[in-house]
Amino acid sequence: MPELPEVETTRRSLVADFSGARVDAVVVRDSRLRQPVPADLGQRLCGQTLQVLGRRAKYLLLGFDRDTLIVHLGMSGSLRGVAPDTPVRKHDHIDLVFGAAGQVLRYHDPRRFGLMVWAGERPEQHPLLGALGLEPLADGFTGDWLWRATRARRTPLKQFLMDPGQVVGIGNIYAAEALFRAGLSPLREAGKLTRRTADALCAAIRETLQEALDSGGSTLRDYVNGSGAPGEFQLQLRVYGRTGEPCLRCGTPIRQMRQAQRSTFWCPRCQR
DNA sequence: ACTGGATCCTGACTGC
DNA sequence: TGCAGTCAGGATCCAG
Repeated sequence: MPELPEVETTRRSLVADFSGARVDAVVVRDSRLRQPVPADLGQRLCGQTLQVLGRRAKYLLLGFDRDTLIVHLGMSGSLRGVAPDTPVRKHDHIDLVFGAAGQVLRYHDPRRFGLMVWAGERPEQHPLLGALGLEPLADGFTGDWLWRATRARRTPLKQFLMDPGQVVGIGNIYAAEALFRAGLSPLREAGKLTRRTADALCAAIRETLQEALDSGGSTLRDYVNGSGAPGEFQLQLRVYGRTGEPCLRCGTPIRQMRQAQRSTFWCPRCQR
């Protein structure tokens, strides 16, 4: 479900209510996520105060006094603050109860592709975080970097963009949107990017993600931020999910195909 | 090393 | 109504 804009929107919407708050209780209703939820989650977390609510790639990093918790929302996860008396819905797997704040941080994830694990002593060296690529909204992500990173790569551009070992945070929606904006075919061999086109693609990625962030992310089915509000960027999607509809630039019907087990949407005329 | 395919899981939707 | 098939914001593991 959530790509960088959704995860970052979630993070921002939780900061005010939860940073500086102390955990008083933890409820794990189902520990079967991508990896099992640590058995000592409650025992270790109770009494600790949330100091930092950070993000790396699509991972949320909850920095407590002595421990950092890594949370990933997978395809269908959401993390939101709710009042303590909020009825538990199906797939509400975990509650972190912040008593003094009068709030519960509730993790919901129907497909259970998400994750909640300890980061360990050196979070940046955790296996999940250690091999991650560049943050696309950070300064290091430039056309020059993109051009160099793609040299000799035969993989299609879209798959390169979705590889978290290269660039993080770009999922199926934003890869499609960025390639449309840059006028590049998702099938183009990554290694055939020209230096100039790499600049255009880099700019398109940044613009797409920033605009999505400004709109609070995209809600296609069930994404909500930490306050329970949906995103609005789905209203501004230019190709994703528009199969058969006219291209907004040239009117050619948008096509859909399958690429690495994922749907790809593109304009066969505008994107080369 | 790089690349593509299969896989984890539940729910919504389609077509018969 | 039921049932089978397909698809969904992700990432990892495996074989070639």
